[in-house]
Amino acid sequence: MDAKLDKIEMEMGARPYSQTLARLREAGLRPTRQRLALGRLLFEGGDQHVTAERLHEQAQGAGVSVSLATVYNTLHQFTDAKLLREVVVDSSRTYFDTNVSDHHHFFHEEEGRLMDIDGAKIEVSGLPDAPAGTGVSRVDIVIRVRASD
Amino acid sequence: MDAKLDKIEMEMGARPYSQTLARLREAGLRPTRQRLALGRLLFEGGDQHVTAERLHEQAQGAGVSVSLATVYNTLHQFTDAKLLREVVVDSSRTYFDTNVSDHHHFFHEEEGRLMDIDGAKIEVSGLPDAPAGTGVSRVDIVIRVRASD
DNA sequence: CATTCTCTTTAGAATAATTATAACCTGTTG
DNA sequence: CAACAGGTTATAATTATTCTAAAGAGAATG
Repeated sequence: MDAKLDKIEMEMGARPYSQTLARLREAGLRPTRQRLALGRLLFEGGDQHVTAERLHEQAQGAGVSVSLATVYNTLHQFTDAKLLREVVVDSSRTYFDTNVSDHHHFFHEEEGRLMDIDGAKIEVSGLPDAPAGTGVSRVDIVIRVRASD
Repeated sequence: MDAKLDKIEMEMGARPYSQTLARLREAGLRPTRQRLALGRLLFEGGDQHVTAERLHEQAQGAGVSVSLATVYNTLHQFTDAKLLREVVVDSSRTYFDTNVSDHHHFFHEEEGRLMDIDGAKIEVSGLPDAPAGTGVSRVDIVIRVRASD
């Protein structure tokens, strides 16, 4: 039974419990109940894009009681630790992306949904140098789409 | 004296009063005192990136009394009329860009400052097609920079 | 011009997302 | 297992933005 679950987890791209624990340790974050619970929701369900509100609901739904303040704290701590990446596409909410590898996004403006675009496939040429005294911290490409029917 | 002022305006890339009026008419917006005042601040000072708060201050500074609500209303109306473009780079404020031609941005994360990058110089290859049922409304490239010293 | 009608502006209330505060809990370490 | 540093929480506070209802001002008409 356990082997079967593991297999399903593998296929889903999920990682076993211990992985979330290890991630926290590596980041120097104490593995508290709520960080473990949120980490599991975030990292063991494949790549996803969440808002604080949504993650909070997910946690409640999973029977884990975490305050919204803690969800915000945790999302920021995870972001600082490079376990998450903040995506800015909408000025009214903040999205956090569990995919921290080099990639870009489609953003469905009407539904507020994000989709990843593999960064390796994209090539940008003609970019000017960063202004004097500054260095590039990141290049974000957002392709905004809307229903065409 | 007037000729001299006109010359200075030309050199600054500014447009004479009548142009702002014409823009409003074209957009089907009544040329009210506050729309004209805001339009002049926006369109007669060369390309710029403003927040509602900042434009409001500029107006006050110029001796024009406009409520903040009107600044927001006007910025959105101008955006709908394609006289402005909304730039999403910071999840805490909204920037409006008076440059509505094809271009991208440098964003100084620490200072919250935007700089234009001519769109003609940039070439992006390898972009996948928009998801089924959707069409691309815009491609935004934001190069985030920070002090490197 | 006076009238009227519709669109605008405005002050202030309301909302929504996020952050700060201060008291209370809980891992961890000795 | 005692004690402390760090974490969590409810709640208040903040900030940017939008809404509301009432008062004001362009535009068209007689």
